[in-house]
Amino acid sequence: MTTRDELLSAAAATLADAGLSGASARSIAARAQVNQALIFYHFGSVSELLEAAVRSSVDAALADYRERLADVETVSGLVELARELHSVEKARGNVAQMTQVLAGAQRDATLARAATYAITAWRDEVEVALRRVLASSALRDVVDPAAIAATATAGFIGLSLYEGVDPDGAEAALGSLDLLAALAEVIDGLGPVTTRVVRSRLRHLVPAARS
Amino acid sequence: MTTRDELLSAAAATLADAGLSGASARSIAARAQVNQALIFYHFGSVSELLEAAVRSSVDAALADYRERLADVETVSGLVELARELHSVEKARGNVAQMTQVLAGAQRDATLARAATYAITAWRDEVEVALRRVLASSALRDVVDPAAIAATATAGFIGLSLYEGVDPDGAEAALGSLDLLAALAEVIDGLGPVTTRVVRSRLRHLVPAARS
DNA sequence: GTCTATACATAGATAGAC
DNA sequence: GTCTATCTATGTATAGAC
Repeated sequence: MTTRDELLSAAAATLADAGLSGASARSIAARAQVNQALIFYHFGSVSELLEAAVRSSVDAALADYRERLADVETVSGLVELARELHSVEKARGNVAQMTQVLAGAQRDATLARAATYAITAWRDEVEVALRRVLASSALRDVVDPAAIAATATAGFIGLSLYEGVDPDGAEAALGSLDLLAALAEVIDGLGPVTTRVVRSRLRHLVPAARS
Repeated sequence: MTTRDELLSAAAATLADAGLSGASARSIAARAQVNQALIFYHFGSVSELLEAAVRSSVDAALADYRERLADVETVSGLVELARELHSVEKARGNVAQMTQVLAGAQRDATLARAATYAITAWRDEVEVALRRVLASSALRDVVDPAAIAATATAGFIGLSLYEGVDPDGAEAALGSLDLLAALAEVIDGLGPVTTRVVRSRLRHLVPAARS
């Protein structure tokens, strides 16, 4: 591995387990076992290093899940995959990385670029899968896949932060996603007459609903 | 206002608009127009000041909404109130305060106490309202109010962070909550036969569902 | 309770030798 | 590309006068 790569991986690891405030040039360089000045030589600033690190973490994680996501056929399959993704990516530290960058993005323009990249990359990927899965659902032209993808992404972030503070609550919250998936399946299985009723009433109640 | 109170309010404001990294003893004291050393005299450390500030923000906000929350009778009313709460509390800076503390809580034990306090206070309050609202719903013994309260709280946090990065997506996500509320209403209006079917199928699909 | 002054650690960043 | 050395700013925290 080149020094540049060592720094990228040390930055990701430091961000994940020491948080944003602990991700200083010195601590990252120490972990990478290289000289602190090299961060500025290779990346210009600490924020820019963190940005690059987050981008490559996101790219790697997305590459890992792209196939799996493409295979999902049902809403409950999607929830199941989300559950696995959450626990795996959490163990890898990618989740912590993300929450720290998101929080820092509110004030640091460079981190904000990283956060935007990460969020939109995941949102877009989820949207594609959702669009496919919902195509055969009774709710197909009532729900907006883009909106649901944004909701899911935001929820994922929220859950990750929430988990650090109320682990039992976080587990319970994940359980309520199963319920939501089940609800979607039950609605799909109600038969053509009821389905039409549900769809027309929903469209009446939420005029903004679109495809 | 006493110096102590000036510091509390300056800490809250600084945390909200300069973030955790910008909430130093010096910047908070400058905003409060008092001497920096007084933070340590009154609170012991910056983290402890932030903790106290967050606690009083939460108490104040909860007091503001307790009545309104008690008046809500429907799921869509709850979503509507959540929307208002989000925009009002965001304008007040309480939302930013919360997200910063949550992010910092992952590594700082004092901030973690503040975060736990805030999260559980809101979750409990939401749970009570949800329990009341859901009591008359067809889904009453299928959904767990505590789980939904945790989901809502986590989602609120997530949305707030997400909003800083993808404002349009955040608005769309809020829209999908309207859909969810509408769905609950439609299900409630389906008539006794269909309702029984939905309930039994849901319980079959999600054995973990309880009251 | 409040102020001045200051100790001390650590941050980001750069210059210049190698 | 990498290292040593260093500048400068800013952070937390304390001592002691008022």
